[in-house]
Amino acid sequence: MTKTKSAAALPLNTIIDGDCIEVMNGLPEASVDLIFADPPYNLQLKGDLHRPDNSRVDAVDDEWDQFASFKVYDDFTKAWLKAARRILKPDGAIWVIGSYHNIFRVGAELQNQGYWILNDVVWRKSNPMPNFRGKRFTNAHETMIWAGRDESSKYTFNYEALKALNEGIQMRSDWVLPICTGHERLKDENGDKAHPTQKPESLLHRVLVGATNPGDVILDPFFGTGTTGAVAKMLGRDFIGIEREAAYRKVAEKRIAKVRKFDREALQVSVSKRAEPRVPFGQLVERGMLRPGEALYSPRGQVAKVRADGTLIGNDVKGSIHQVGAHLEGAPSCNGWTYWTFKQDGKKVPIDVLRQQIRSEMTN
Amino acid sequence: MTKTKSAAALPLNTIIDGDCIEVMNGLPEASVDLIFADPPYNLQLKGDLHRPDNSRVDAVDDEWDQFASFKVYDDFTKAWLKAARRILKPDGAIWVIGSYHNIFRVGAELQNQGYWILNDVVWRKSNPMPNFRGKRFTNAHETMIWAGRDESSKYTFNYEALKALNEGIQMRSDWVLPICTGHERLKDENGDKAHPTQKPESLLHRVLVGATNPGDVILDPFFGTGTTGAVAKMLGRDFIGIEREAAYRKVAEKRIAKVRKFDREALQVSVSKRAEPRVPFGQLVERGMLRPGEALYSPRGQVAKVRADGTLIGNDVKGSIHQVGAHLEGAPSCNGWTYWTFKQDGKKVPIDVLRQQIRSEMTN
DNA sequence: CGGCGGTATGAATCCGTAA
DNA sequence: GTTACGGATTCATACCGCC
Repeated sequence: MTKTKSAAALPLNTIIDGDCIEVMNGLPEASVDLIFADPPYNLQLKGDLHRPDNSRVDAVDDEWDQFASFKVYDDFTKAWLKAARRILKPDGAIWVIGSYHNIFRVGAELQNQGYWILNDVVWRKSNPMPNFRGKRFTNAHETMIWAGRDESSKYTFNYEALKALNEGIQMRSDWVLPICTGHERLKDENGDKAHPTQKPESLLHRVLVGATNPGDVILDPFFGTGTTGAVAKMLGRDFIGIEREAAYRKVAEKRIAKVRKFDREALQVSVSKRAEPRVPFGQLVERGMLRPGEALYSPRGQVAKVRADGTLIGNDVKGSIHQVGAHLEGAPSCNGWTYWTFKQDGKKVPIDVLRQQIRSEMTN
Repeated sequence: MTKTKSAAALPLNTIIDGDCIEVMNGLPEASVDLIFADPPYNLQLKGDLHRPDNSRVDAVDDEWDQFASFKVYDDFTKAWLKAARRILKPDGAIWVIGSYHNIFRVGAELQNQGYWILNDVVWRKSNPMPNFRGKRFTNAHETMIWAGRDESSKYTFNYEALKALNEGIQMRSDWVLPICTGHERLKDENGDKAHPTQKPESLLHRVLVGATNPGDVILDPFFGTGTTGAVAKMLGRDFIGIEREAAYRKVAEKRIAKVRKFDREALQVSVSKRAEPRVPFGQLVERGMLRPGEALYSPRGQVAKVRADGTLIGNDVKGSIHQVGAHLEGAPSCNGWTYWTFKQDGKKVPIDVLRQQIRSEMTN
């Protein structure tokens, strides 16, 4: 089977009924850009938990969350992570969220299978449930692991977009976001919460903006009430959900149907210079923006002359704009575009201005 | 508090030369109240890394952090965790700190050996090193795992002390503290950092106030430059350090010997006029800006003493800085921040000056 | 003495493409 | 596969020297 054929055959934007391991094993290999997984937590709660006023806490005690032992949980973890890795594209990545009950086992198995951890990201809850018994710290965070399929995976990371989300400061590995409450929290027919561990859309928004591009395929093997699908749809990504509980699928279907995709312009995010087209310095000479023999100036006033082939010649060294700059600074590397200036109407102007002119012509 | 025979034989308040596994195996079983461990992280760094200004990052490339494979690291982890568990008292507990490189393997092995995880605690660094290449999130936190020796261990948890340290709010599982820099950062004869990964005393302060009582025995198998020992001594706990590097032992000995000499220069302030997040008074204590036992002065010259949990004790009353101030004034309320002063170089300085210093670090 | 600007540095798995 | 090289990339804080 060819990759294109199978990729076209992906059940996009649907929720598949079944066990996630079996379903993933039935999907074509190397076909998914990102996996977001919120696996069962193996909470091992001993009996019921009560608040000081004796009201019962609605703990995570569903049948699917009971595992006899670490062994059973590890086998389960191995199996679904292996199935997930097979369907990931070579440059694909995975996010897994968990708590101290399960995240260490998940993280170790990720490493064992050859996934390459990129960050652990802490979701710091601004409004966590207190520890009612006063015997431990308020459990105020959960941990997400972000990992590439391989060490060599060229994973997607929208650095500039995340930086913009954070008011111009590089995004950190700890995210402060409130838990899912209020009208965002889905209810069943009885008015009870539809799912015990519904994640906030703000969390998925940050994950998907940061780690995917519009049109990417995102698979969620533990779809639940479909937060991943809802946010993927909003953001113009395709999703594949897998969920074996009919009640959750039903809620998710209804939820996602109501979601509207953001406008195309709203989906545009800041891009880094790295993603812009490369302009050889020689083009500036070819186009006559700089003439052979013209002088360029370093920040410290040193002079180099432009040669016809787009190299520079300084006092005792010649080479590219980067090489000569690095040599003058005694530095391992140098960005010649921002290092050198030329004289225009008597004022010194960075040569990067000329590159921007060419780039703006290219995108017209 | 009487000590058992085996505890009496312990080499208290000394730094033992040797491999931590062998040394621990030579100690009597069930004799230690708490273990704090900062094991090698197995960073697996490849080439050099440069900042955008071309300066080179001083990497952690020490011999002691080199492991050939996950298998080798896991064997090491198994061995020291096993030795640690044997010497823990039945109600003892362990803290282990790590990063995503190693913490998942440590956590899984803790669970495998029967330790019972109580919380994972995230140290959110207020001033982490950025991600210089813009390829990942700022690595802004480290993870600590707190676990009892057994599921049944009646571990020590000073809930009220921690709550007091946090100005009456239950302490959360995420702690914001700055990394160890400035005068607290120990230097060698050449003026270089004595240890590449020295932990801040504020971190150990919170761990030891929360998880031990005065007179408890705290063992640190990877003692390094002895932060655990220094804070233990400050807080009236006994410590046992194990360290195989002579250079680290030497620095640690010297450091701990003069622990009571409080470095007043840490009080130098730089007032910021930015946003004003809530700062618990306890942080001033944790961070060494005010010492437990230090005197605070009311406007009328009355004296109250600072306690390790961030409360004050006056002649006949104890409580928060606000409560004690209100009591002295016979007033319904009192702003302790502007009410109390401490002595710096013989002059009375409002404690609010210290709060401003912390705020300038928090608003990032 | 204070403010200001320049410099140093911290547990880091830190590039992408063309030849 | 490997090599070569263009060129993109940083935040909080401490300290020092200079007005």
